[in-house]
Amino acid sequence: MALVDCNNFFCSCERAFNPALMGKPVVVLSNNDGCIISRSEEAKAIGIPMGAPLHEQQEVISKHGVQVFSSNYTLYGDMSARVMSILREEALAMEVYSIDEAFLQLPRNFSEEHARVLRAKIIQWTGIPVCIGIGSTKLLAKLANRHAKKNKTLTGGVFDLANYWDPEGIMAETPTDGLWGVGKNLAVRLKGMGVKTALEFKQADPASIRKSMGVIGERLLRELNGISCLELEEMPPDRKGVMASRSFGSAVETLEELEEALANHVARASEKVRRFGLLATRMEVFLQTNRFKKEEPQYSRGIGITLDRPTHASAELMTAARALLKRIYRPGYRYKKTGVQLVNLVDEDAYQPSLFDFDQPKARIDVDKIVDELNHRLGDPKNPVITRASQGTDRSGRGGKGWKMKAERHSPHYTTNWRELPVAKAG
DNA sequence: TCTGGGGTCCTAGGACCC
DNA sequence: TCTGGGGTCCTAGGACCC
Repeated sequence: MALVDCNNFFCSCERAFNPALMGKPVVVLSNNDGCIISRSEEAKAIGIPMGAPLHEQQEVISKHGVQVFSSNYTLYGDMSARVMSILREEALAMEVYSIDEAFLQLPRNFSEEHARVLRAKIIQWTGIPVCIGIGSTKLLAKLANRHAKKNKTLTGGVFDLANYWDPEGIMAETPTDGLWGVGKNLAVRLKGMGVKTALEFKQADPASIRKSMGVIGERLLRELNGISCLELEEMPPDRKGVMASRSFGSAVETLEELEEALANHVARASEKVRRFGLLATRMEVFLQTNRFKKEEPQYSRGIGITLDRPTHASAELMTAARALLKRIYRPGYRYKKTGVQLVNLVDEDAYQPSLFDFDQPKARIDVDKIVDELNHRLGDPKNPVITRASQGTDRSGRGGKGWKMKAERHSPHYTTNWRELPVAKAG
């Protein structure tokens, strides 16, 4: 198994089309040109961190003459396709894992030398440098890739962990959060068990890993020991959901402005759903104020409905979205972001309207009103503690008797279940 | 003044059914 | 104080990934 990963992909794409950028520090920005999401080696070397807000780096950028680009996903998608088609020729099977990564099932006789030839071919044909890691499982291939990248001058961007004399030496140098699937939180949990490196993880007791990290932990443990638990997915499964959202350049306050933005998002999301040949059965709409401005009143709400019938028609979805937005919109806030999610997607061809699929108005309690009232009772209505509420129902259509409310995570009122609220009984 | 936008999987618990 | 046993469906939340 090999993991092939493009280096600094977005920056490399920009360079492939503008060789004058070679050797210069380059960064590519997120949507809205807010954050730095790709950095060339030169940009990393002068200390620009991943994900940094652009405005924090302005000084370094002008001082070093860093070349700054807005992202161009059409270009990146096109370059990605070129790289993938070269890889596909080498592999027995392949999983395109992301825009800049693929897992390859390799022929038995595929050696590190073959990998070097492949790497050179990709650079020559596309201008994109890649790293290749080889290992007996996906996790080990990822680990090999990490080593290849971290020691690029030594490895030349290619590393075969499966035929390396001291794989455990590599693991001993790798902190747990350097492993694919172990993030900050799991690393802390592992550290609590005295596990700090990949090697210690590999040798840990499966039962205690299972207990503290669930099946995810156990799978990682096995993969680390060369037992394959993560399948190669050649055919990407159908999409589970589609989201479209954007931050506003500067905050907006009126319902009209939010509606306009939302119309855009609904159009994009439904277009995506149509392209996949799917239908949405549920829609969720959310809005947020600027979470970075601690001094401003904060408000964040989300709301969803199960649609009357599965659809991907933007007009229909827009009507529903507008109604949802009205229910969560409160005047007097400076909104920074809104978005829509189409979820519980079903296959267009497989969908048959059911006999029971008729309009059946359900009695609905006005949860929104209650939320507002509660926020009022809980103190400062300018900073509501309850941000989301949903009424429980079941498939019999009778409707549930309770609902769940969500409060701001850091609020002292935070809880996920407010069954005992007297208002719930009042209905 | 400026702080991204997508996704996935797993688990827990509510609310109902027989 | 005790309070069945087996399900399903749905949502929220946590954790991860690029």
